[in-house]
Amino acid sequence: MPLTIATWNINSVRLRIDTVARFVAEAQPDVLCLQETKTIDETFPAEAIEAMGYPYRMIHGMKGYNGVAILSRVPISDITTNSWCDRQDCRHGTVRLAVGGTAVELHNLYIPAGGDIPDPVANEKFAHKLRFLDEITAWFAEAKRRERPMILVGDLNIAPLEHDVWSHKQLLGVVSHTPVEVDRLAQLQASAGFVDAVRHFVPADQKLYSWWSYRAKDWNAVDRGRRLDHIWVTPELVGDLGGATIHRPVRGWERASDHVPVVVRLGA
DNA sequence: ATGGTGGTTAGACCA
Repeated sequence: MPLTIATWNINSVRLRIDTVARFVAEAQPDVLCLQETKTIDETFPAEAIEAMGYPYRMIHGMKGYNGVAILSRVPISDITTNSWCDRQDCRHGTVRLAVGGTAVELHNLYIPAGGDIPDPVANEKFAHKLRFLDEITAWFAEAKRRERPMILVGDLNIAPLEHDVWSHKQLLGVVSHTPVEVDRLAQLQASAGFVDAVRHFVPADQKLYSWWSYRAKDWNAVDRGRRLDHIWVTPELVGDLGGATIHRPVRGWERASDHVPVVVRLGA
């Protein structure tokens, strides 16, 4: 029986709880993974999300910044969180759930954005982004991590392919699409043989975005987007992939997040 | 080359 998993950088779950409800009513994902929840766990709107039909949850937040959550209609277990680069900054939460009877580890990640200057010497935020990628890549590469199938979702803050950005040439020097980041992301992907579940369905020569800046006058007309939000699966799950959708119209909703939900269906 | 918008939270900081 099919399972749909959504990932969405919500940019404040408290401010946009009604937007979450609207998306849930429309897309009915079984599992909803959020980033940038921007709240401590005590003030996470858990009751509202339960009322939407999500009784199971992993929440891992802090005051004002970052924060990840996994909200599920299906039971989850083995809830864990990880911190990287010696910071308790709430960017990684993991749960176990069943996909077609098989136990799968689901990782929800919010990778650091990296600041404006793509130079780790001049810009500590960019150095942090690269270090974060190196640490999680080494961790995912450990053999014991690869004993069971995995799904990795989140705002990875990197658009890896030429057509994951509106202009490859103009963004080669812009944080999120620089060769050094793209190379690091490829290493992370290779660490456990992850397959890009969205590009599995959309050819690499088609433009595909999940984020549009707030600063554009008319995001839809200008369409200078980037694909920063991803869903990856390990090879055992590739045969179960049933479809992928990037919910672009959500960007046009009232008081939208700058990211839209990305959804993958697993199972017939 | 610059500044453009938004969220958190009360002056910056982050995206």
